[in-house]
Order: sequence, then C-alpha cells, then structure tokens
Amino acid sequence: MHEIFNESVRKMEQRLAQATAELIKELYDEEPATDKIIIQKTRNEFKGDFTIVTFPIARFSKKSPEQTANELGEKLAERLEAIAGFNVIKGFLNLELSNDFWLDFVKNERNNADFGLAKDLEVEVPVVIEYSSPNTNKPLHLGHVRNNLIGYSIANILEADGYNTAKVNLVNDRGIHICKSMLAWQKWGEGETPEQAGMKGDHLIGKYYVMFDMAYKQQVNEMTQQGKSEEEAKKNAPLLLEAQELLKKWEAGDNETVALWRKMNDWAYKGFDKTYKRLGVDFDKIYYESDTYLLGRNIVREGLEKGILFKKEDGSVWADFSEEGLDEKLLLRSDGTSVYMTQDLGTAVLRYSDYNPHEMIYVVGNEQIYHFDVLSRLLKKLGYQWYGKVKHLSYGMVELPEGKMKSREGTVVDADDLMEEMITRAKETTQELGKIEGLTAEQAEKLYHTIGMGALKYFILKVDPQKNMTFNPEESIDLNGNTGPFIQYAHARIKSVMRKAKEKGASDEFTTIPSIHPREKVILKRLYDFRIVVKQASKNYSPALIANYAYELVREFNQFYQEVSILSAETPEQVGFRLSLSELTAGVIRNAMGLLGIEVPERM
RNA sequence: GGUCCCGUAGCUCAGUUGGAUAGAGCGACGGCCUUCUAAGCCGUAGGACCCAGGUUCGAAUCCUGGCGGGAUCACCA
Repeated sequence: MHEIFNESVRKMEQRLAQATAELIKELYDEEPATDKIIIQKTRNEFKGDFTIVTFPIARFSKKSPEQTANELGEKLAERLEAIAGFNVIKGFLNLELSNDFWLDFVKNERNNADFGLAKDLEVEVPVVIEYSSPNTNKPLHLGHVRNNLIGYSIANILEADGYNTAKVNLVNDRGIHICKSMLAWQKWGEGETPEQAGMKGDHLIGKYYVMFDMAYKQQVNEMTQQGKSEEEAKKNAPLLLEAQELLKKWEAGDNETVALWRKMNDWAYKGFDKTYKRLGVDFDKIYYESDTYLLGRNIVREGLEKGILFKKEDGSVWADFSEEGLDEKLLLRSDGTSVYMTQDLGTAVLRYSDYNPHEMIYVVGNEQIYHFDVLSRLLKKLGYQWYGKVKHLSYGMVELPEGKMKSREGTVVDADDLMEEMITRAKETTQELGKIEGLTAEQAEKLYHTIGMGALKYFILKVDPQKNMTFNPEESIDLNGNTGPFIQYAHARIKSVMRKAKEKGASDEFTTIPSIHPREKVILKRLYDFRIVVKQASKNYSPALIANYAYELVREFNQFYQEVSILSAETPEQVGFRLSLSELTAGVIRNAMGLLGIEVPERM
C-alpha cells in the first residue's frame, strides 16, 4: 500500500507535466520538448503548492504568459482532482492542491520509519567507496575527519538512493614514511611502547615521525652550511639514506625490519580503531598497501614485457603519457621499490576482481586530482576496460582561520583531541542549561557524546565537499544557530511533545481538518521534498544538500512550533493532524541526520 | 607557464536540470518564557552576487575573456 502511494506522490510533478503537455497539444496543437514544461515547488511567499512556469509555453500559445497561465490553470483544475484551485502571477501558474492530498500524505507516511530511504535496490552490484586511507606513521587529523565523515555519509546516501555499497579502507602501511618513524624509534626509542608512554599507539608513532623530521632537517641544515646545495643535502642526508635502506630491506623481507614494522603498525591500527569507533565510521573491508603493492609491481612488470611501459637506463620503469598531453609517470624506482601509483594500480585491479563493482569511488583530497587522472589513464593503457568506473570524489582542504595547518608549526588539529574538546564543550553547555535532570550518569555521557559529535559532524558536512573550508574552532563549538545541536534540539522537543501527548491520552488519528495552516503547509512541502533531496545528494555525492535540507526543515518547524499549539489545538482532529505532522517531521530529521552519521536524542 | 577548483552581507556558508523581491547563521542593535524544552522565536541594520562581454522572454546560475585566491604538474604520499 505504501509503495503505491509513494509512487503517486513521487509522480505528482510528472502527472502535472504530462497533463500540461496534453493540454498544449489540444489547445495549441504543439508538442513541446519536455524541457519546456517546468514544474517547481511554489515559493513560500506565494499561495500554492506547485508552479508551472509559462514563459516557455507562451511561444506555443502565441498569447501572453499570463493569459496562457490562466488558460492552463482552468483546464488543469477541471481535469485533475488533486487541484483545488490556482492563481496566476505574471507568468507563474501557482496550483493549489487539495487538502486531502496533503492529509493523505501525512497519514500514509507518519508511521513509515524509512520514509525517504530506498527499500529496493536499483543496482545489484555494489558501489565501492574508499575513504579514510590513513598513513600508519601518524595519527588522524582534522583533514582525515572531513574525509571520513564525507565517505561514511556518501555511503549512507547512496544506500538511501537504492545502491548497494561496500565501504573500504586502504591503509598505507608501507613506504618511506613508515620507515622514517621506524628508524627514529630504533635510534632513540629505547624500546618505548604505547603502554609505557601512556599514549595511543598512533600518537606514539607520530612522535617518532616528528623526531625523524626534526633531526633530518638539522642534518640538511648542517650540510648546506658546509657548502652543499640544498637539493643535494636533502637527497643525501644520512638519515634519509638510512630510511631508504630500511625500505629496501623491508621490501626484501628482512626479518628484523619486518618484525619492527609489524609491531609499530599494530600500534597504529589499535589507535585508529579507537578513533574510528568514536567518530562512528566503519568499513566492510580493509585493504593493506603492503598486500597490494606486489600485485601492482607484477602488473607493471607485465606491462613492461608487453611494451606498454618502458624502462630507463637507470632501471626505473615509466608510463609515457606525452601523447595525451601529460608527462611521463614513474611506476618503479631505479632501486626497484614501489611508489604510490604502483600500489594504487594493484589495489584497483584487486578491488575490481573482489567486487565487480558498479563504480569505484575514491574519497581523496583535491590535491590528488592529477594522481587519479593518471591512474585512470594508466588502467586504460594497460587494457582494463573498466577504467571509466574509477571515480575520484575530491574534497577541499580544511584550513584554520590563521591559514593552513602546518605540522612544522604544530597547528595540526588532532582528531582525537578535537572530538574530546567537542564532547567536553557539549557537556559544559548541557550542564549550564540544566538539561540533565532525570538522566542517569550513563545517559548523560551518551548525550554529551551525541551532541558534541553532532556539532562536529554537522559543522563539517554542511559545507559542499568540493569547496575548501575554514574550520573555526570558536564557531565549531557553538551550539546555536545553523548547527547540529540546533537540529537535534528540534527533534528532542518533538519527542517531548509526543510524550506529553501520550500522558494526556491525545491520539494522532484524524480523518480531516477544515484547513491547513500556512506554517503547516510550508513543512508539508518540505517533507514531500525529502526523497528528491536524497536523490540529488546521491547524484552529486553531497552530504551538504542533506544537511542544509535538515536545517531548513527544522527552521520551518520551529516557526510552526512557536506560533501554533500542537496539544492545545481547537479540536481532537486538529491535535491528531499536528501530532502526525510532528511525528513525520521528527522521522525525517532522524533519517536525514542518520544519513550524515549524526544521532538525534530523545531529550536534551 | 599548462591543467583543475573556488570567488555571493564584516565573518562562515546556502542558493544544482536558467525562473518571481538573492537567503541563513555568527557578530551588532531591539523585542518575546503565568502556554507543548528560550540549545528556541520575531524584528532592525548590513549586497556593484569579482569584472567585462555573450546566449534569451529571463542569468548569482550557462558560454567566452580578464582579475583575485587555492591545488597540481616529484625516484613524496
């Protein structure tokens, strides 16, 4: 039953468009292209529900847009039962739907917990989404947070749009950067473990990475002072040579090196797991670069044998893209070790055979646009027909009000610290406002977490992924205005009304009401839109569309809440309708926020 | 320099198949708690939508050319 109703609602615009097309044929004997019939939601400042823009149609009617609108309005009102009236302003034909249309909508959806979330798969094979992709040489920072939140949310949104998804993580657990941390630990660590240091493992490794970097820079400095060029110093600093030696030993499978590598990576994984858990993200599968780089290396060697790739005199292997207007791209170093592209090639091929996916999405920062362009071209060159399925979902950098985060200057915002701070802030505010009355200590802690993380996630996700964003710590911990807690609060208030209704024995049942309040109509139109917004968000890979939708909905509901009494409405029928409307609103808030990975509390 | 992204209120951002008078939040100022949670609501002030052309009934939105900012073009990842 729901499905049938859903279909008819979803198709309201289509029905209007079709009827309009038929009328144009009858009245003016023209068959316009579908893009000439424009149906949109009527703006709130005008009376009506849907609007037909008649400027383009005037060319067929050979009358003024206004006359055309009147003519179409009359005929449409005659033909479609759902249309109760219309008005015309300039070339805009505003159609007013019957109250019953909206009342039926509410009746049918108020108890549908999955409103707006697809139940049927449109595509069987999964969309594989890679996100997070940490390096194991340092802890996660604010940039990773944005990455994780976007990736997790996009997966939710695609699921809501009827796709099957697989969330995967690719851990960059090998390479020169890890060797730097390893080397520093070997030299100066004196066997220190996370337990001894009282640090999360990822943070401990980060500490040694910083140590390496400082010592390395000092060496470079000394060498340049001794008259060497900076380039030469950077290339030949003893510490770097040692790290490179370690990488070679690692790739050769040297026991001691591999054992150290394993130990330190385990520390990192344990640390990451905690961060992911707190952040509320998860993965269906984890790929390790240490597994896939060999595959990549084999593919490169094959390509070399087939003559698709070429080798330079020093033994390094390259792909030539000069005919496509790009450069040559290194795939294997002269010492035979792998680079980033090598393993990404192997991972892509492995992943494709693992999933036979509909698409492979990579959530990776926009500084790697070129890298993914090359990856796709490389796959094509090597004969993988599915190269077009590789999609790079690039997102902008996160900057601080003072500018970019610089690890050198210690301005990198650590993910764990950040979450801690947000939750603490939520706790302070909640206690100040005296909102924990009647909660157990455990419930209160849960609430602080929900609010703090809600604030953080919303703050980041409300910005279009493509754009660079400024992370202002002051603003991010604000819990008023266009924020996550603002939306959570609206949900909690609705739930509170529901509890009061239950106490009073008020029912959400109703058959009909004499009129729909303008504040109610605004909400109804917004709720009706949810499914379309989910589709748009999916198509555009944009959690921001969902976030902004939720905000608009809540703002409109708050206006209604302020101006119109729900439980003290004139008649039980009115109460029933308003309760139903509120219930449906709460459900949409919950589902929308759920798509962003944000929980909504029952009370706050 | 080549390629890509961005440019909307003092600040942070919406505005997406081109549509009506360009909207929010923060900040500033002024109101609203004997009534469902004031983490809320209402009002005032604040705009050459970077600039110049073009496309058309109509452009913040599309096209071209500038200007400004960012990214990238490594035997880094």
